[in-house]
Amino acid sequence: MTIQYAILGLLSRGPLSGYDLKKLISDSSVFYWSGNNNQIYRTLVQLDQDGWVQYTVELQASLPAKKVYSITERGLAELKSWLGSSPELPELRSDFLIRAAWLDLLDPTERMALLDRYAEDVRLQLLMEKEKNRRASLKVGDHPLNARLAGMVAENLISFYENELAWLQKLRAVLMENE
Amino acid sequence: MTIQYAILGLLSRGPLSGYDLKKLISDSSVFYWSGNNNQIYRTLVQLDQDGWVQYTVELQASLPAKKVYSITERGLAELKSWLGSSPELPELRSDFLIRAAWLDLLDPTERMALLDRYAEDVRLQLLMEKEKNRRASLKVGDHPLNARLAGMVAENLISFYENELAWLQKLRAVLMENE
DNA sequence: CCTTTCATGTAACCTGTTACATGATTGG
DNA sequence: CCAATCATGTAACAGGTTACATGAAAGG
Repeated sequence: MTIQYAILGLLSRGPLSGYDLKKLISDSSVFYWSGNNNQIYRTLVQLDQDGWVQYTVELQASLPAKKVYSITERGLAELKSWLGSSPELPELRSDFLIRAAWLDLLDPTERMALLDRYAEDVRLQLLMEKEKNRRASLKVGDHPLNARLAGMVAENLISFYENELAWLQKLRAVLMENE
Repeated sequence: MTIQYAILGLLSRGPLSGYDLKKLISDSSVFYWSGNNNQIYRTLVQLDQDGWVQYTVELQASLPAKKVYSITERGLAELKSWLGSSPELPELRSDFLIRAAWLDLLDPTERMALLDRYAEDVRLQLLMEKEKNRRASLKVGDHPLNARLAGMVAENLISFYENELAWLQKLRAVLMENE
């Protein structure tokens, strides 16, 4: 997976500036990149060279000029062809899971404290995802397929964190037995 | 999270060679790195310089000599101190989730085929994780905390894939409504 | 007054990947 | 005979991160 297709996807919904893309990517957990300038502006230059996007410069009074990018027909074709290709398996990068394997090295109070701190962070993240989803779903009145899909994407993340919390409950039980 | 602590953790269970570490890391889904030589051998050199590990060279008849690394007291202290520090939130890198957002661009049969192909891959991965876990749990007779923790780590991965499959069922239903 | 928002871009760096290099032994 | 296992290591590159640079306007 490369960030190019994420950008093409976002542009398939409508024209956006690099600045807009940066915000969308860094605010979303689905687009797992940091959303840093370097990567986004460089990718846009590259996409433009490939003929997958084009841009117009919009001059604004008192605000800096912006480049508004839109997807080209070739870009849309490329996006669709990528969509149809084989998806990779999801990758889980869990710092806590690696720690969990050596938790027996800590004393009982310390490891329980660690678990609680982590569970709290996950709970908070879950709340944030739910809130983001609530706000986003308010915007759409009727529910065309793409809005329902956006909802399903959010639901995936939400269930991911809920699943993690359920697992933490089990882990807690295991640790309690060994206190 | 850096690979150093994963290596320290593995060495905390007993001495291992770079080759052993490479295999353990590439075979496990928890250690999400590729387990390539470059990273592992370099990290070991660095850990040795830091005084967190030490090694002895074991000469073998007809097989190449190997460096057997073990964790030092300072290394163990470092590992424990890392364990006690704040864990990062888990990071989910889902290629399919990004595709899912633009699935309305494909025609109904194509998007259903994509979903099925992906679901099949996830199902297979789930089976592999279960099998790995079954084999690993056979090895241990009694169940000290570290074995139970290893079981819980495996369970986390398994529930992750099961959760994904459940979500795919829901997505399937949504797509059926729009066929 | 200081921070945030808008808006673009570059330099330096770090991490991690693939591929290359060597070479004997064992198993199908 | 070919592939895999054992065992170490390096070179080249791709991908992604942090931090720097500029500069006006609006808001607390």
